[in-house]
Amino acid sequence: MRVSKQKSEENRALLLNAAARLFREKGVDGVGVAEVAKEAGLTHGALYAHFPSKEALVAAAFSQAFAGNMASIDAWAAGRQPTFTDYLDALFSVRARDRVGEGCPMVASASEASRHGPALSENFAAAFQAEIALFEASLDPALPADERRRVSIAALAAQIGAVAVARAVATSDDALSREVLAATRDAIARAV
Amino acid sequence: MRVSKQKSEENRALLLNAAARLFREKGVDGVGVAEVAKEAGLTHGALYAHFPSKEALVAAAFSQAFAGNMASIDAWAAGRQPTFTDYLDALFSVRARDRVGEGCPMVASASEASRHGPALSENFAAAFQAEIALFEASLDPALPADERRRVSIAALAAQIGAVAVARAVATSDDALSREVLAATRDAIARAV
DNA sequence: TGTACATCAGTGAACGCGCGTTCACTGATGTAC
DNA sequence: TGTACATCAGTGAACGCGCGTTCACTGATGTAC
Repeated sequence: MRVSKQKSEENRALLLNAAARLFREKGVDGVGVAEVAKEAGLTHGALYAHFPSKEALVAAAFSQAFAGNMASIDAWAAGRQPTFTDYLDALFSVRARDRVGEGCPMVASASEASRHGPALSENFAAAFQAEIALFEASLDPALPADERRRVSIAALAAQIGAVAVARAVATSDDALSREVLAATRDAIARAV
Repeated sequence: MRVSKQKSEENRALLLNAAARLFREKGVDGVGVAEVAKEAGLTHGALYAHFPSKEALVAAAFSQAFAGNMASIDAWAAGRQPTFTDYLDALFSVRARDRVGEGCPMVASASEASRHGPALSENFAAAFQAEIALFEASLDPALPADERRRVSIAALAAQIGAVAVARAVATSDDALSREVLAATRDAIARAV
């Protein structure tokens, strides 16, 4: 039956949140639309009142996850300007590795972006640029702008790789997993 | 009908090659066992004479891809000891980015390793350690061993991230894609 | 070396299942009078 | 403000399809005599 406009928008948000979490945890191909709808407390049919296809849901879910990620970085900074080292501490932490469903959506989507439609690829590129800009602002303004950009790009790309590898080996070799996070963080810190 | 022992082993190799290529191109969940078998010129039933399950095929295919990768690095080195810079040139190249089906299996499997059984995770960890050892040998022996190890780990983790990101944005922003490869390579080179 | 037969890699139909998507229907919401 | 009615978010059955896996069967291979 029909629901109020407000309730409908709440349901849309529930669908996006469920999708964003499940896609990060199990991968896009590892989750069906029915599972997403069920997680949101709806049936799969309702999902198609909000999104024309699974591909559209994927793009919207990651788009929201990217925005949510930026917002949570803002909240974490709490008004102060974080230093580049602050960012490195957060990015290469065991906590970042273990928060799969709620963690950095760029790590989860990097390998999916080339496989699930142009919208996702474009959203990913835009989110990458936005996060780069954040890091640039945390670097010494005395540094040349193009060097700040290069370091920022390297930090984010390296983090995406380090967290992916740390997750890959976490179950079979936890010591190596932590070593990967620490060593990569170290190398980036030295490159500034 | 029955085939000769030799032909059977050839078929097994065809299955592994097809699987290794397709899993890299489309992801493990993006390829069915029937597609792998067809690519190898067999039917899906034959696959189960060689592997007890898709999960076992995945583990075996990546295991072979890891070994093949080490062998092709050996061939590329051609007897000489490559410098660390040689490795960086190869790892962060546009060619490495674009060779998806035949390229570095670690990039392709990093995000899959935590999702497709313990065997794959263990194979990944072992292959990671083996490639690290290769890089360590290319670094100045005057450096402390633990520092050579840290730099090697960072280089491989950063490469996995940079190539994944470069692939993700390649279709929507080729300039950014190349910038990611170059900037990350640069940062690692400076960290030595 | 020749013959009889057991082995088993490969075939292809079939299994139950979950996928993404569609659609007739429901009934509360929102609107027009 | 009260009533009649159009709208449309959500339901749940159904669609065709491909998934991973099983299995009775085939017939060339490899072996025992």
